[in-house]
Amino acid sequence: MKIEDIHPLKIEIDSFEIIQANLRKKVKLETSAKDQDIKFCAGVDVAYWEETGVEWGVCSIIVIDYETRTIVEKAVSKAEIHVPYRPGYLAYRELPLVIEAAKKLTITPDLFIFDGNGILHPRRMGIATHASFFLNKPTIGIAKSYFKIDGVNFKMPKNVAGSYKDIIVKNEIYGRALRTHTDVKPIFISCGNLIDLPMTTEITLKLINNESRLPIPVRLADLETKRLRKMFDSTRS
DNA sequence: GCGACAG
DNA sequence: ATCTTGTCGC
Repeated sequence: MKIEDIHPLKIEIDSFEIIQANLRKKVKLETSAKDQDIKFCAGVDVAYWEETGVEWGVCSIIVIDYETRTIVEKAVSKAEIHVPYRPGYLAYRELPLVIEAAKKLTITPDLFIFDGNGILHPRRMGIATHASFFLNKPTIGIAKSYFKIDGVNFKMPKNVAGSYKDIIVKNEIYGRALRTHTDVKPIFISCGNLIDLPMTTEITLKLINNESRLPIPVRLADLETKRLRKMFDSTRS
């Protein structure tokens, strides 16, 4: 699939929903990526700002060595944003920017971790899940706040690093409220695609350091994206 | 009209 | 997401 087929500027929102409904059938979580298969792991994030009435967005992808946790590559994309944010349609807004940055990578990551949900989503098609069909790689979704689905609320995990509570929708585990540090609010993890929930949980926890509740690649992408915004936004002090 | 609302 | 100061704590 090509980004041209889904670019928000070229399709309508209902076409987007149809595309997602078709992609959803192809999601594979059983044939999961394994920990030992991962050499390079990428974190993805997007930041926004406004300049003379125009909204801009910058996406950064940070690739690290899974074992040594050192940065091996960075990629960036920047563009005017004309699609408004709508809960449940984040991919419609930021996927084009993500794909553009991903195309610039010379290293092929074995896993992409997103700032946003995977199948923990009303249509089981959060940005991490949707993105995997362009990246053709396993993806994980990490949300900093809970996106409520079908009236299902999450339960607080015990206040111990590593503890979690499953988020169950229609008899299926969609994701987990995961505590990555004691005394720190949980994050909300879910499978994107091509990976199962136990491995998603294991990898997420393995990529946590004491600087953030978010896994290292996502944290680094978040820092980079804000640094770039400061650099590009001429109206910023 | 009111509430909900990933980023 | 972004707008924003100080402040409490390790």
